[in-house]
Amino acid sequence: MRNEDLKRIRDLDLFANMRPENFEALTQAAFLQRFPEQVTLIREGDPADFLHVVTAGAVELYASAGGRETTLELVRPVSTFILAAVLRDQAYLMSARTLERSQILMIPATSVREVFAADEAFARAIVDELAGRFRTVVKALKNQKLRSSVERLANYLLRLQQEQDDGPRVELPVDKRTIASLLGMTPENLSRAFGTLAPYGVRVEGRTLFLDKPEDLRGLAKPSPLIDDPTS
Amino acid sequence: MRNEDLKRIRDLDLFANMRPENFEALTQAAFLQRFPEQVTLIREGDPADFLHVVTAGAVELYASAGGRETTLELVRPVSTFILAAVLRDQAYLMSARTLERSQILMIPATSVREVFAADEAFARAIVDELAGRFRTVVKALKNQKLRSSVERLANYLLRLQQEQDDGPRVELPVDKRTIASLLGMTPENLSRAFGTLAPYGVRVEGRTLFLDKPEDLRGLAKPSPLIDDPTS
DNA sequence: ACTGATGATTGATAAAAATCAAGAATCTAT
DNA sequence: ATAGATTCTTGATTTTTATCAATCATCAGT
Repeated sequence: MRNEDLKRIRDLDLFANMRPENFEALTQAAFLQRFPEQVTLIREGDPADFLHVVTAGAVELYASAGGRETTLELVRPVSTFILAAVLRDQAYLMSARTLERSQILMIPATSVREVFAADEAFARAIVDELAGRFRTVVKALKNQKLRSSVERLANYLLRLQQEQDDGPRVELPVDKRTIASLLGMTPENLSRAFGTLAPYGVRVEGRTLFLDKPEDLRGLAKPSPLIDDPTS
Repeated sequence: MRNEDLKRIRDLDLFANMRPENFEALTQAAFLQRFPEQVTLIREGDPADFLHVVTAGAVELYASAGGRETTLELVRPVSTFILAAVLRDQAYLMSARTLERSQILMIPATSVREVFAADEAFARAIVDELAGRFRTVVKALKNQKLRSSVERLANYLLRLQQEQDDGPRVELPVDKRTIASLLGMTPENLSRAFGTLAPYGVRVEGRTLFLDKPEDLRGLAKPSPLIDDPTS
């Protein structure tokens, strides 16, 4: 692995404070792999063999039941996914596929559990990470149960804007089909939702959006820190 | 606190393996209180001051936004709630109210964090607990995004049956209004959903239900362990 | 530049779910 | 036992969302 990649992984909160020899042990056992786009990395129901770290590209976490499918999360570098399944040595609850060419570090679940048992700083970082992820999913559930699809879209756009230096120009991170699935609606519905947001200053040009009247949009979206603020 | 209560709390996975003096420290700092029904215990947005343990009664976790309200979880003795907020020293994401007369043990958040830092067995139990809760919420999100309201009801009934020794007779744990909110629908819709389940052998007599054709019901519900099995 | 292929939009329709408005049933307190 | 309150149910209607079908746009590969 390139030294620079290693450093960026080491800088993740999850690994930042663990003992050097344990970080060494984890990365020694791990392997780094490149995947083209649209490759399935894990399948829900499979035993959790590896903790995954996205170091480049983008990964979609999704789930299926009864012939339907929904996107649960988009994972961007540098971050980990499916930590909970690895720790409990249980089956994955979500599937994962690459959205673009991606580089993934795969750390054997056994190594993670071993180091977890041996390194207290790592164990504590894991608690913080898990608690944070738990809260993220609770927010997603509230978002889904308490809001209409137009409201979800409006709040999502405002969040994108915030992540992208608050200018009027906002870029969708993935194609609209995936955005629709993430927001819990069909692609047709997403198109129409953009339409109903037009009077609120939302202009769509392919993957690029312009939020011309952020205040109006905020009035409709009624964002709540207890749903929309990723740091709260 | 009665000795018997203490023992049942000590038997929770979360506390079972910690050192006796630390368990002592937690319970010494804590206080046990009785509440009548429909009392608000915590309000979303408030700072997380206490880890709560339900030792008798029942508690509803719910959340509000934009004038709407939804039930996220029902908590029965003996178990804890809002652990994640306590560990991260952040605001509660959910409110909590008693559904009946209840007895709650309130452990100061500072004590929890102190003992967490001092007791490795406790820290490890917390990881297991958090990972489990994370998975529970992911399942709830999948349930909500992938299923219609009738399917959610059907699966909920099958789960209740399993929890209640698998006989045809099933008892609703709370009133229908709350069940509807938990399943993400209106009370009117729940009534009608029971109606559409009648051909599948679901008979309703107040809070008591009879599942006369569990196989037919299962055919409609298509339960999945990755959504419906609380142990998976 | 052309051509499939994929993704996105639009329109028409259907299904699912929410809302509004009465009633009916159940429970509670006197 | 009865009045009042609450919860539950039912019917009519509206809103929201999904589905189906067709067209349009975009883009990679020749």
